Amino acid sequence: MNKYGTILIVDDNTAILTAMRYLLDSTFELILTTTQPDDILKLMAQQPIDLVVLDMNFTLGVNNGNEGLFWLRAIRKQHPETPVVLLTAYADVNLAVKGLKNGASDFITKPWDNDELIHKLKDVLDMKNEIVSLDEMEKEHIRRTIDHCHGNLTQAAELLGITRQTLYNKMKRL
Amino acid sequence: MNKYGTILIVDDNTAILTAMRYLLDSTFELILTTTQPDDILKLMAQQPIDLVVLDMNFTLGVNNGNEGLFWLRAIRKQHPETPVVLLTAYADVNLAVKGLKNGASDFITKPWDNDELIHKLKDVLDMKNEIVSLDEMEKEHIRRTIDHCHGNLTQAAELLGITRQTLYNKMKRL
DNA sequence: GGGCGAGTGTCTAAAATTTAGACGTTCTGC
DNA sequence: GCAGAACGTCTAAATTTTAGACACTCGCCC
Repeated sequence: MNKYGTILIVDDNTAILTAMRYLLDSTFELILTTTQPDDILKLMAQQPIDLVVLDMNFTLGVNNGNEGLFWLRAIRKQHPETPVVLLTAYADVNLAVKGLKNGASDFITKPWDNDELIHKLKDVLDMKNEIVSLDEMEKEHIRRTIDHCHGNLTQAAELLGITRQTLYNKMKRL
Repeated sequence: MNKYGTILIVDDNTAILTAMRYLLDSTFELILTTTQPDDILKLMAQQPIDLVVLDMNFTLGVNNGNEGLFWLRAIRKQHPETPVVLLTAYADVNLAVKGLKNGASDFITKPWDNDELIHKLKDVLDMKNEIVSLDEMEKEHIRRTIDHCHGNLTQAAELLGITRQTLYNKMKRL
């Protein structure tokens, strides 16, 4: 099978890394692991990485997930298209919400269910392939904007940065 | 102040509704509440609603949040632009993730912190007002697509549904 | 009721963009 | 080292966008 490209797993616990490596061996072409979050950007610069699995807590005794969030943001800043799945031992809803709002693709809690983990990772990578045409994107954005302006086309056109006539045009076409 | 429009709060516990009403009185122009999720779409059809706060569990003893997810999807199907904030007593990360993936704007756990609750609701509504110009949206989508195609402009142009020359044009301009 | 500002729908002519197609060059995988 | 793919550039025709103008309809306030 080996169809899911390269995955990078970041966790300060080497036992976790080993377990992940064993579990995902048959699903990914190449598995990279590191205990050092500082390595992430370096590794990503060296080769294309399709998916990052990132632990949320690195500093022993500090478990608010801030360090994970920090690295999440760093990854997304450099590679906005690379999906990041967060991993944490602590079932903290607020942290999960923060993570997803910062662009994480999914959230997995330790201990994980093997099948569910693989399923989630596959889902994330399958999802990534949805690129829509510029027209569709435009149509959707226009619909949203008009809705936002409660149907006021003049205002919508201004927000969109186009003339009212152009908005009429596009509405007729799309 | 009263600048944050109409809010609809849905929870089967009337004590919660009363507390919310009291808490949010000075923040919203109009506060609607109901214990019946069936009423949601009816109320939303009758008047414009700017924000929905939705409890996740209605059937006593069933706490997997499925009912909340069901109504969340129903709301978003009819009113994709209306933000929905989920409310739950159970700090369930998986449920939060599911909720946010189904389009919820945020997630609040009971018992809540009053200031944090108001802050989150305001954030959600402030967020909604960010409409970007068509050009910016286009630029962003083009950047994403090119990234997705690993820099292959021919493929990116095809995915975007425009000619390669047009893509060059747009890249030069944006 | 009259005035008024805002939004609508429509039009024109000029300016700008997009298109299909072609061309030679460069990159890349095998 | 070759073939196919991608690149960068060009043209001329088709289409779209623009600014500006016009008459019309609302809702609102005096």
